[in-house]
Amino acid sequence: MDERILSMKAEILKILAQPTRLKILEILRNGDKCICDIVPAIQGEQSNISRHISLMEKTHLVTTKKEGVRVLVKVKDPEIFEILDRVGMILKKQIKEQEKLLTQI
Amino acid sequence: MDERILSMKAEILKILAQPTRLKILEILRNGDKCICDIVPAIQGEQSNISRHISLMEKTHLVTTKKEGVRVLVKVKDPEIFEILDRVGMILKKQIKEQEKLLTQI
DNA sequence: AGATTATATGATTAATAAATCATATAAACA
DNA sequence: TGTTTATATGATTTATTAATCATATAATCT
Repeated sequence: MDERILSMKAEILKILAQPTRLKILEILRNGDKCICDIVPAIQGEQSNISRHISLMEKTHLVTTKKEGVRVLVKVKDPEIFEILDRVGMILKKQIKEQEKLLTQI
Repeated sequence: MDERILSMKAEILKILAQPTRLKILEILRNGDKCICDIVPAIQGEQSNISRHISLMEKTHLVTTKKEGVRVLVKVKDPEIFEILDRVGMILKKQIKEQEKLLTQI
């Protein structure tokens, strides 16, 4: 596969690979939210969350729309959630395997 | 969602989010390979590739088996490829959208 | 035993990223 | 107009990571 495609794939994955951003995305599962709701929901620094959202916007994972003073954030492609769900499935399998090992102590 | 689960999900994604590791995984799509075949296939430094593989092993994305002098590498859970394919789909959509914008110049 | 082949690892360098504080902008309202 | 509320951004610190070189280990073969 073309180097450049692999790099672009890696970049998309890199954006997903960060706990704070995952938190934000999980909140956006239940529909669009303004930043002012996201900040208290995940109990993070306002400036930090602002940066994470603008990063996700630059990389086209979310879109934003100004509504008065507020900024409404929307996940661009719900396919992202299917990726996150599959990662969850892998994690589940890994943990189950750990459990199996535990029974052999 | 639990903080710890989000962190673990992020860790799995972080392992995937690296071009060299993606290259290695793409090679492993066609079945198990020894490191000695992977190194020339992706034209990388032997030590670098060795490190990437041992990292993927530690995080349970691949398993390894010694066969004489060689080390055979195997993807543990093919679900990984479905994740990579979905990332590819998102990328495709993003590029198509860019193309649409181009027609409006 | 010595040479060859395959892989691993210590040490170093350079690059990138997350979080935080302080401050700036900008819309809405009293 | 001045104040409050929502968001953005510059500067800094700390941590993490990828790559590379040199070298070590370890299995196989002559």
